[in-house]
Amino acid sequence: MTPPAASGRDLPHPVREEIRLESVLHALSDPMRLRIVRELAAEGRELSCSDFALPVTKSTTTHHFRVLRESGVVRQVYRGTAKLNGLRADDLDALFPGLLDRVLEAADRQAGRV
Amino acid sequence: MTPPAASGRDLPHPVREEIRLESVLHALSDPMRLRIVRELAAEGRELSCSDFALPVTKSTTTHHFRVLRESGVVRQVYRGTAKLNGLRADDLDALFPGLLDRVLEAADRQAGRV
DNA sequence: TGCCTCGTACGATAAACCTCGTAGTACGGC
DNA sequence: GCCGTACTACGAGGTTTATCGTACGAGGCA
Repeated sequence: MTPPAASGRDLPHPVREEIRLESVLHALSDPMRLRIVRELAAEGRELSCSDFALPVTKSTTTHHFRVLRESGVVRQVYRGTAKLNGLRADDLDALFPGLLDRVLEAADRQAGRV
Repeated sequence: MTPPAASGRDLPHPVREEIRLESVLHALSDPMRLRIVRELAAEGRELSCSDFALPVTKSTTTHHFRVLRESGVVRQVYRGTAKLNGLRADDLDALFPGLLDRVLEAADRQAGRV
């Protein structure tokens, strides 16, 4: 297992049991972060931070990714100079079945409603 | 319809179409407010603010109910000296099907996991 | 009328949050 | 070794937030 060690430093992630519902909801309650999560879910694969064309600076982007990581919504792994972000859909679904899907579905609906 | 006019002043509520997913998630991301919503859902009926034994002062309680009302999560109606709070489960379910239920279920699970 | 209860309004405080800019580190390629 | 790319760290500014305390208004009841 453990592919090619992903090269380099590790980032602190909460383990599955440490993920708190309140933190997840808070992480998803910011428009920028919800957008990130939606894109991640739509793409269905890991994306690097720079794949997102967000209307904020890089520092702010870093901040949002950190919130998402610390709340347990995404997993971040260094891969050379890039940092790949993946949705922790498996962990979230194990803890809170169906929650993520409903949020994504709700976001889609709302986006369509505008 | 409109029972006995509920006596007195009205409070500003967002209409169904104005309810924003981000606001709802934000409202639910506070432990005190999530607790209120869970109690409301468990009880299945309208409750007055004083029915909740929250570990905060009355002013703070008022504040949290206001956030819940302005985000569209609860509906508040005056009834004499009391103010009844009801979950807007119908509106939320119409906008974001299944979302509220999953959040409540997730909260139950998490409470049980502790 | 007067009082009690329920809830609001307002002000204050301390913490958290979103945003930015600048400076810095890690990695890969020339 | 040197440079560019990708991201981080730190600090700052301005807004929002959660909390409190005190003072006030509205409604029921004696």
